[in-house]
Amino acid sequence: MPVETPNMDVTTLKALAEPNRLAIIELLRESPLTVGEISHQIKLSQPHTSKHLKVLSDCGIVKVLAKANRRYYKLRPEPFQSLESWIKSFQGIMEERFDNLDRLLKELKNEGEF
Amino acid sequence: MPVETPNMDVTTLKALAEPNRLAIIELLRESPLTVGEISHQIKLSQPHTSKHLKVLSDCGIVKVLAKANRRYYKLRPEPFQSLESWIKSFQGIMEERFDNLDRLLKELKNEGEF
DNA sequence: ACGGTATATAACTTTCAAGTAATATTCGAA
DNA sequence: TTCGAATATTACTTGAAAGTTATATACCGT
Repeated sequence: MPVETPNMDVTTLKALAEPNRLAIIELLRESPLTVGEISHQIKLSQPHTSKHLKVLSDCGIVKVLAKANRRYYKLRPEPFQSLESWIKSFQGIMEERFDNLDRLLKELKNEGEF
Repeated sequence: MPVETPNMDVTTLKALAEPNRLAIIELLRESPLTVGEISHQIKLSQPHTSKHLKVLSDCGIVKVLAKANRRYYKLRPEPFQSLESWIKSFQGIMEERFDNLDRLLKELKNEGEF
């Protein structure tokens, strides 16, 4: 059977690929925070912050805990884990590829010279 | 001194966060390929393919090798490595955070009940 | 019940990247 | 030295996500 390669979810990558959201994620490393706290720290309007949090929430990067009229956002490990296993699936391949490229270049060189 | 946390390059994430480019990367796992081969396999126009390859090239995800009028594109390990070390920097934090959240919830509960 | 606070949502504008079409460049071969 | 193939680049159109403003909802304390 063919080797399983984890296929990475583009939605997760899209969510990560935005400076403000990345900043939010870095903030949430420390501890769960409310929208107001996040909004204040990264100097974004409250609606804007909520919008980014929704993107992060929709793809499972964060989860929310309601307490009174506050919402605590915290990181969820799952997306990070799948990203890690995807990235890891490239280990070993690069080096092998280097050999292959080496071979390829030699082939091409011969092709050119004979 | 404060603990060093690798700060992830948004440009790299942006480059990864697009389905066609992700497909190109998956293709290049196997071996270096020319623009024509890539273009054919993922059914994209040649200019479109070149454009995506430029994005990947600009952020160092691929490198190009010219041979005659062909360009061989291959993956470069560096961006994958830095992505991996960024992702790894989240390991251990999640679990600790869970404890913290647990504490936080208890605090909040007490706050509410007393 | 009322007022203030925290957050979400909807409607809108703006910005930027994806996608397309046409043209330029470079190379090998006849 | 011309021709076709491979690729890059430029100019353009389009669509989606970022950012903004205004409003709605829910909760607590009084």
